[in-house]
Amino acid sequence: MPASKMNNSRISSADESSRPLIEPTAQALKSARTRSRLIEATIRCLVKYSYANTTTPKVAEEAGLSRGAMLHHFDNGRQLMQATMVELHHKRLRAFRRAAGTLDHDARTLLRTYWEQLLRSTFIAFQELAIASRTDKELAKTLEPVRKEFNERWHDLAIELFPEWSHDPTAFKVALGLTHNTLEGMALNRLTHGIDDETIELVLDKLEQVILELRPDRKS
Amino acid sequence: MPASKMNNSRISSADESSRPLIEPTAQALKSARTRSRLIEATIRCLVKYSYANTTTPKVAEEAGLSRGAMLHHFDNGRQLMQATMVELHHKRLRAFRRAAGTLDHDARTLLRTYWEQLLRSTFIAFQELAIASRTDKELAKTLEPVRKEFNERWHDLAIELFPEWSHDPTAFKVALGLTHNTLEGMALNRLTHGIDDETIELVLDKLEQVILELRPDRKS
DNA sequence: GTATTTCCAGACAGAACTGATTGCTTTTTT
DNA sequence: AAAAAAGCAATCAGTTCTGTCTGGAAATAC
Repeated sequence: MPASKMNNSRISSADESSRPLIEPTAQALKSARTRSRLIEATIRCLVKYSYANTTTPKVAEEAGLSRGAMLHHFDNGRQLMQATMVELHHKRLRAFRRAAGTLDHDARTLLRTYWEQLLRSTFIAFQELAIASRTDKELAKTLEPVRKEFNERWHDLAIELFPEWSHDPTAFKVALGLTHNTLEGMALNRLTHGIDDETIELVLDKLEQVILELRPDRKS
Repeated sequence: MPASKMNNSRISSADESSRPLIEPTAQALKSARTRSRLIEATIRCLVKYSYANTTTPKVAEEAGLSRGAMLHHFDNGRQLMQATMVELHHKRLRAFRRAAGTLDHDARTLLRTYWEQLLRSTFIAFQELAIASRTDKELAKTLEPVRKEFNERWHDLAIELFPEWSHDPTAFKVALGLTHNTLEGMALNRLTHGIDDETIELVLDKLEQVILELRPDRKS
């Protein structure tokens, strides 16, 4: 009888009621490592083959593991996709926080920083899953809280870097919405050759200018 | 020996070398009608099931036809998808032209008009195919000229409606790029609940304002 | 009017993916 | 050290897709 596969790695589980927390078993480590290998392989497959053509045999091969091992850690393909979505979310948050630490409180660099994130394969894989979520209810259930947390973290960080925005919540919402949607739209169109590099630069420059003009301290 | 399936409906073929052009045979009409039914069914399937879950049996069932009929008109599933992409392109162009005819030369209405197009299922289906084109070379080969023509038509119509833009090609490029990418990004994020209606309205308003400020006649 | 072509349906074989089951090896428990 | 559990591989059966092939009805050509 296998244990619950939703979270069988004790190393990161915080809900062990009958035991003390510290128990980094050797096997739990191995398990976590294998899970990670599978998730990373899934991400690579999403980028290489797209969501439509990512199958369990391909993921297993990409991970250098058997399909049996995969089904041991994830009850089915969908659970693997859901775990991958959560991992991609954390990747995006980590990259964002890391990059934000080096920012010099400049709106220009924040915008460019996010743009560079959107060029990475993490965004491609995430987007594949987001698109799939439109018609996959289970995936959508995983995406919803993830998307919520991402927006909240973004909001918090932006306010932290530029406290003056808190004086004008509406302008802030506009700036955030404009930034997110324009950059993500460009990133997606770029993937299917729907936009050229020159236009991208022009739009980025104009967008920076618009955001700067929206800042409350320039109005007062 | 079946005839060429790429274009077996003589009704719209212009390359009949051995015969006069006018030959709307009864059977050619029927054939064109069936092709259209299959393509329309494909579009509905793309919206309902996504590209990943759209299969030839589902399309045939949606069209109320047998799979045999489908394979008679399209050699394989990919050809059906390519034909569907072209049809979606024409749908978008038609809707655009139709809406443009009722415009009163106002940038605001042009922007809102395009936004309303992006809420339709035509855009959803087109986007599913565009995303799939990232990893499907054959689909990408079909998408490329389609995308090119769409952008050209957009460009031409916008210049026709607002000739003053032709004085400043760079500003025009910025306005077009900003509009396209922001609206399409919002439309996509909306499909996965990544943006709320209030934010959409705010961004649309701001975008209008930015576009208006970019107009050359305001600068002189 | 007969022959040929076209439209369409149904049956067919092959391939691929899915989750389940079995069994072996290694680790952990007691 | 024995027992239990976990990690992993390989095979299995079942489903579903894919494209092909055959045949019949309707239309067109001769």
